[in-house]
Amino acid sequence: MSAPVSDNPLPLSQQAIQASSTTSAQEAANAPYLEGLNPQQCEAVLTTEGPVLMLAGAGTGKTRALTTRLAHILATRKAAPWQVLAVTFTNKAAREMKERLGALVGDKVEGMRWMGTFHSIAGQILRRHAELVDLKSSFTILDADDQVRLCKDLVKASKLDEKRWPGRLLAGVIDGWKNRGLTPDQVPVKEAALFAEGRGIDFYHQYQIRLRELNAADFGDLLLHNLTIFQSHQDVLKIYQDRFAYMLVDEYQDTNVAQYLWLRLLSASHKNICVVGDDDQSIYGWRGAEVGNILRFEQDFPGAKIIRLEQNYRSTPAILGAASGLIAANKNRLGKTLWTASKAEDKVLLRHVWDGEEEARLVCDDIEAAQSKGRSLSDMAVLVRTAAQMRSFEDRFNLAGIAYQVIGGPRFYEREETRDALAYLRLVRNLDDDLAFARIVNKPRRGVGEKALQMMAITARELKISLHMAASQLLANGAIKGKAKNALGLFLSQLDQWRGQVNDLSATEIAALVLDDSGYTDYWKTSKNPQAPGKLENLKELVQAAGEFDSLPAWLDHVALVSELNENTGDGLVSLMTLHAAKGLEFPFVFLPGWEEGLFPSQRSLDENGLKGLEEERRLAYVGITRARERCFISFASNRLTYGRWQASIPSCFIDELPPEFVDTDSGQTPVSNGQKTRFKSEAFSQDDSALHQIDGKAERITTSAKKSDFTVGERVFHQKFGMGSIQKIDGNKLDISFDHAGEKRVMDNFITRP
DNA sequence: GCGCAGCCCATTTTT
DNA sequence: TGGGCTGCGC
Repeated sequence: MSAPVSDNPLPLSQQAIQASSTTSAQEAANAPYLEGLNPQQCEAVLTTEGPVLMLAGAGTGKTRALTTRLAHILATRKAAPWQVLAVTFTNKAAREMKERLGALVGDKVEGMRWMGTFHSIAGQILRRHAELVDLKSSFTILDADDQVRLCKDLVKASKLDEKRWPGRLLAGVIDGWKNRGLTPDQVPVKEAALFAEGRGIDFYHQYQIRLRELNAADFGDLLLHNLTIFQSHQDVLKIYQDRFAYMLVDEYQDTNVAQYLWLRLLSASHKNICVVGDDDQSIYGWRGAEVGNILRFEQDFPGAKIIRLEQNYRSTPAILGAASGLIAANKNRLGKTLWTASKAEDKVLLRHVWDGEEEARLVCDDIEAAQSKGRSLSDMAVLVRTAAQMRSFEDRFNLAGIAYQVIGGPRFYEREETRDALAYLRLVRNLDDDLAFARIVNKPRRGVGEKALQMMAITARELKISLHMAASQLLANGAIKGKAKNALGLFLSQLDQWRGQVNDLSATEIAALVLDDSGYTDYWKTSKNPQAPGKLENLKELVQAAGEFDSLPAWLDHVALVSELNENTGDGLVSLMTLHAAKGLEFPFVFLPGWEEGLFPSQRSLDENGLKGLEEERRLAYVGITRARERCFISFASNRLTYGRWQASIPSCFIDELPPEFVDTDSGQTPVSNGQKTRFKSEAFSQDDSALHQIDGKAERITTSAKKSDFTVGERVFHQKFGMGSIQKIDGNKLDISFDHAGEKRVMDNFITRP
């Protein structure tokens, strides 16, 4: 792997403009918005006609190219703002695009009706044609939590074993099918038979029936119903095909099959679709994202032009070199060569530590050292593979008095109190929202328990009416008695009362009124839960947030598709987050702990997805390294506490893949190799290894970069954490030891001593 | 209907 | 190791 760093001669941007096939290139050539763009970015802006794949490596000025492209389309009047479709995955990305485009084109950005997330745009389209899939346009959007509840109910109703088929699992299965664009009739029969005691398709059917009864759609449905409508109503499809003269898709490597089909249908008429992405940063395969979409773009969209953005404006040569060397080990990629004009000389620092505690301590030392040189804490981030790794860092930060923030984590709109409050308001808007009704009818406790609710559910199902209506009937005919009767009666009349005021009050006023009147606020005020004060605070924030919307329905619609209230990322704080949460961010100093086999790459990923899983983990590592601007610190520990148990660990295979010329090790040694292939479950590695050992006779399989250990098989040795044991096998500098009390472990030889 | 003890399990989480 | 869920006893 040669260094991806070069002194590219910079061709004049004029060259790119001439190369561009656009007719208006001439007039645009002097456009002020093109100033400062590199030739490839210019090309990406000016190549407006036909399918374009903008392969934008990390830190190559993608957003700039993409917003300028939109500005160019508007400025040259190729299309009106409402004829341009611009899709992103996150609200944050949509917001950013809107802001930056606004800076270029001013008020015109307000006319960009079709700029937003896949889900919000598909949701808007679905509201207009809801009746074509038997929904009312007022349908509610269910989130992940609602889906699971619904599945749980269905599991019970279908008399399935709840242990064997947890609602969460089946909800995930259905989600997966929807991600692949499959309606119940389209799911492969054999595949579906693997679930719900062979009744997978039936279960999916039932689930969809329930959604229709509730007049609801889940996230997956927003896209899937669009597909159904487009495929069976050519006239409707044509409206949108004609409208979207230009299409722009961000983070294309993260699209799933449903989104891909949706884009294909919509772009079929004008064919001016520009997708932007980086196959090397596809890290959401487990959520249905298909790297294949971006890899196949040229075949899928004939005549497609590929434009590579390869000049990196973010990182140092060593950071880019390390990342490029690592990702080169992936087979399935389009390939690109990042380069930078930076001359910085610091290398990536690789550190071998004893355990997670030492790792956290050393990271803190580095942070403090940087701080004392005048760096802000907000210049630094610790990126971990799993949330469980955060604890040791939080402990250490607290001990050292380092201010930090955890990015990601439980989202505002997914919190219990938020969801309860929203359930009240959903019910006020729509009495037939059964999920909302069931959620809060007894919260706070009113004495309407399981039994009463069950009675309502049975009645509702028999008469095909909503829970709310069933409740009034059961009250009227005296089936519900005593305490439950009074409580339920009061609750229903309160609901009527609130509904009467909806039109006279603002969303904020309604929210405050409902939460106070219902006793929900008091419920938390009197709660002994230590988190209660925080929850009350959140409720306040929620009520305030409603103030930005004209009406209750407008607010609820917004909330359904947004997970964050507002990101209040603090200044002067170290950021701690998962690698997934770090995508799209950058920091001068990045710490990447826990590079150990099993942890990163995650064993589970390997077991479940084999080579594909390994490649996705590698992309995750690539994302991690490329977040760094100046310094990147990678570390691995010999021992890690997992599930309350000490585990010996060996360095991640990714460490071997870092080109040595870009890496410094703290000990000044060549990075140690794990000396063997990453283990897949199917390879039954332990048996394999011992067989090999016996055939070899000598247990000294020497690996390329590891020095030979000077221990011998059978020798009695001591390990600080596991105690005494005897060496079973030697593999480079890794020893398989049978400990007297801790069982078989594989450990690094430098942590082993002779007794 | 409520609270608690024991049990099971354990990645990543844009909408 | 510890959080979330279930089943049991009051």
